[in-house]
Amino acid sequence: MQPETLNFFDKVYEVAKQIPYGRVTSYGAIANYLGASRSARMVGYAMNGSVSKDVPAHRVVNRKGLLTGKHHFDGTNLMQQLLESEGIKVVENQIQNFENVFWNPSEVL
DNA sequence: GCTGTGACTTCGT
DNA sequence: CACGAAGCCACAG
Repeated sequence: MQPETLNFFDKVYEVAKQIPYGRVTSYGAIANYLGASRSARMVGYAMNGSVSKDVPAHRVVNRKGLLTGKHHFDGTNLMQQLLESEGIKVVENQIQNFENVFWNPSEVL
């Protein structure tokens, strides 16, 4: 059995790519699904290559629904624009109705 | 091989 | 109830 550590990044991409339209998830949720609830930070770290993986990292936010990674997208309001483009209300980098748009990987996967 | 850092989470005051 | 600090795991240098 290969250590998940090697698949950790790949798994993060897999889950992130499976996020349905108009839905968002948290790093902890993905990490928890991968069995690495303690590595929530790594989830975002992996997202650094999300662009190369076609991963909608803009749909992934922290547990508070705050677009913490917005600064890593382009440095402006790109991430927020993308979320609003999907029907998600975002104010001050914070997702409104976060619980309403929250998507749990365990529910589908 | 060890140290540092990080798009987080959770406990504590 | 809100803010602050510590912890944890994994990758990069």
